[in-house]
Amino acid sequence: MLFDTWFDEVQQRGRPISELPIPPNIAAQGADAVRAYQDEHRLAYQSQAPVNWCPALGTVLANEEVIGGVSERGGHPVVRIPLRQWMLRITAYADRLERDLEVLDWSDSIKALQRNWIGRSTGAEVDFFVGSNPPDAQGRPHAQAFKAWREWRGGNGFARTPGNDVVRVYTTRPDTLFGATYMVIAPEHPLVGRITLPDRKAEVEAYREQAARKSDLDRTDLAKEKTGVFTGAFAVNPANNRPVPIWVADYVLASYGTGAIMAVPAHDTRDFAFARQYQIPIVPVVDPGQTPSVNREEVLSGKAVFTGLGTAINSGQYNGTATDEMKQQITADLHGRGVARAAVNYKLRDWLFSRQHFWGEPFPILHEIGIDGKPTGMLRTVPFDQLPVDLPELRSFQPPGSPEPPLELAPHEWLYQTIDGRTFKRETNTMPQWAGSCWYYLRFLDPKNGAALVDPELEKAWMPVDLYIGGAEHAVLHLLYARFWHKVLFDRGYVSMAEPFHKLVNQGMILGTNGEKMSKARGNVVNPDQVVEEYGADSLRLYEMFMGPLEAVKPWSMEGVNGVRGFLDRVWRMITNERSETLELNASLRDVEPTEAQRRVVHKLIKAVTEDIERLSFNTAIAKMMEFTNYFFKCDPRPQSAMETLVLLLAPFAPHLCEELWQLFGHPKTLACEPWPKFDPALVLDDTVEVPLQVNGKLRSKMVVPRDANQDEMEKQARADVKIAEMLLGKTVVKTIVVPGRLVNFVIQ
RNA sequence: GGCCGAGUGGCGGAACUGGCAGACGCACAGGACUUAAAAUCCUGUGAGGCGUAAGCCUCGUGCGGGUUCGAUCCCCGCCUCGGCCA
Repeated sequence: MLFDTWFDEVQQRGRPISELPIPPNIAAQGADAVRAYQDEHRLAYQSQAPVNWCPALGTVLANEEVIGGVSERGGHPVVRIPLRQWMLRITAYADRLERDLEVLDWSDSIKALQRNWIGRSTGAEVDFFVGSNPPDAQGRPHAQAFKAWREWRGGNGFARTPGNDVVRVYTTRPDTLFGATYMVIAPEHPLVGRITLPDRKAEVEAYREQAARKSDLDRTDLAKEKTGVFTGAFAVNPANNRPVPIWVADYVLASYGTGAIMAVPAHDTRDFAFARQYQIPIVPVVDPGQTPSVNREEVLSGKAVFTGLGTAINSGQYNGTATDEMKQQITADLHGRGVARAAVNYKLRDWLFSRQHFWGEPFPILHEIGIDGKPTGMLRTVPFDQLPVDLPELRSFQPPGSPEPPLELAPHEWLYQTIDGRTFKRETNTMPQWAGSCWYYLRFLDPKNGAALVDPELEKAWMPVDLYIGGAEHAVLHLLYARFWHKVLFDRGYVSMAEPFHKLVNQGMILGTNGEKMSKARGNVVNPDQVVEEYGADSLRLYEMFMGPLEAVKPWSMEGVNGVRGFLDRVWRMITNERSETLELNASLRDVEPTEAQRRVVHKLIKAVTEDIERLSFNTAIAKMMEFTNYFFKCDPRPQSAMETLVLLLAPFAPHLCEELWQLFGHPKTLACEPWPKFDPALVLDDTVEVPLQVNGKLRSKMVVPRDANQDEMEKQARADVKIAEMLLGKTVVKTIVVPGRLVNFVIQ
């Protein structure tokens, strides 16, 4: 379905690939060109992307399995090599993924995390001219060519794709263009080979190789020293037409923005560090003025970096313009000359969706094989009636010894098939773990449906997921991926709403008894099976809910488990006869009407537990049931109806125990079918309330008043209080604050 | 470095909208039951001080300030810890 969809930028939604408009010049080139054009626009597309290849282990490793350039297991060297990969065009949905966060009932912090991850920024794309021919001996673009280019751009405007005569950069700070004293392109940038001067080739090549061995993380780590090499070539800064040197440095990632930056050392910390190290000129172009905690003198003399907003200097006709205004102006001006345009960029990358592992869902994609036995580049999907594709039986699960996926070693019958007289080979990459978690919540609605993903009627009835509770480790990746798939399914009409998870709550991590994260290495792992063995499943469940707020990170405590077990035992003893050999009701239990006071306790409990569950405050709900138990433990006789109500309220927390008690009460059927108890609002409010009496905001006494006593009555009674009267004697009451039903406060001199 | 969250007794935590800080549980102490222990039941338990006693006073929610009759809660500045990102 992702393969069959393209993203319509104008309508901002995914549409069937068959509806993709084909430009006439493509159509004229024939069917193959049309197919290729379609393939370029699919939400699932192929691309060369680097993988962590470990020759010693003979397998491809995930990023987290590589530490400091060597494999986590065994410490063997790992190199990054490009491999054909499947990508999912999640970036097309970046805007909607960000915008739709607004309508979700998620915590602001999780929304912020996702916004951060999507990383929308606004700025400009700017083209720096390098020329399509190799530079001259000094590394400068040829003056004639530059002139011609300027005129061409002036007439034709900003090019949709950069072309090979420019380095296109993305910047959030076009206002600092006059301070761009050098450029940096990523080591993987396709331009590197062509522009590097002959006498620098060896050095640059060596650097590229070295960079290939580092992970993205190693490369961006601020603490590390910056490295880079000069290509010998220059580009033309379009703001002032001055040549600026082009460096290759691995602090610029090929995958971010355009893979190249304009470096403004005076106003970017990384550029500043780099420029200092390689003695590149630092030209301040933003005057910080009186910005607090900034040393203006040092900034203006190029000795300190300033990344904030200010006023333009050293920027020709723009001098004196405020940063925000200058961004607009210079972008507009350069756009008029066809060398820049306003642009939106996302930190979010397209999703590398293929893995070179055996265990994963196979792609339902077939590659056409030509008569020469090689792939023709034509793709098709596996016919619908053959879905889903199962993994084949493999004779060996040894690492394949090459970066190619293990499924390359699958039996011939699985790997190849003929459709309509053409031979096809299956895609041998497999999907990552994320794939299943992107749609399980839909399949769960209709798991046995052989004809469709989910029955539309069922989908409409059940979706969205009302409450999704998960760990914070899924705050970005899983939840972003699943939202993306859901939006595609929505665009294509398979689901009825644009967002899958209405309310989201992150439960906090449970730490070990020492307050540290549980891990085998730390030896502080608590095994739930053992807790169940020793204390029972109800105790485990109840303790987890009693520990503290759902969202909080909290340490495990065995004493705590023992504590809630004690509570369950107490409930058991309150209702059953513990001295009896056989299971029977406690002799104190009677089929009597509860007293007025008891009825109030019962109805207050119903209200409290109901409301606490509603706001996921399980720990306080349990605390209130404990208070209830403490109260009724002392009652004799105990009305059976009150005990039955408790059992119903406790059942979601301790289902096993409660079912057993329910049966003991003589009910033949499960309590799960019983209606949830309802409370009488008249019984949850007491007729009288105890309120504090304050003098100058300090608690001095207390009194009991009717719940609905008015201000005058409250004040009168408060003044009659012995202690208060004594304190007010001979003093001037400046002010009296009476909050009906809450407190009285006298302010005296 | 940026963003987010947290900091309350010996411990986990409660206080829902600015109105009695410490609910409930653990731990601890005293008592009852027991030959004894465990289990169970009852009572007490923030710190300091005064009082023979019932009781009373002062301090107290990371630190410093502010707003307010009144601040765990709101505002400003800081410290510490945790998470995510760089």
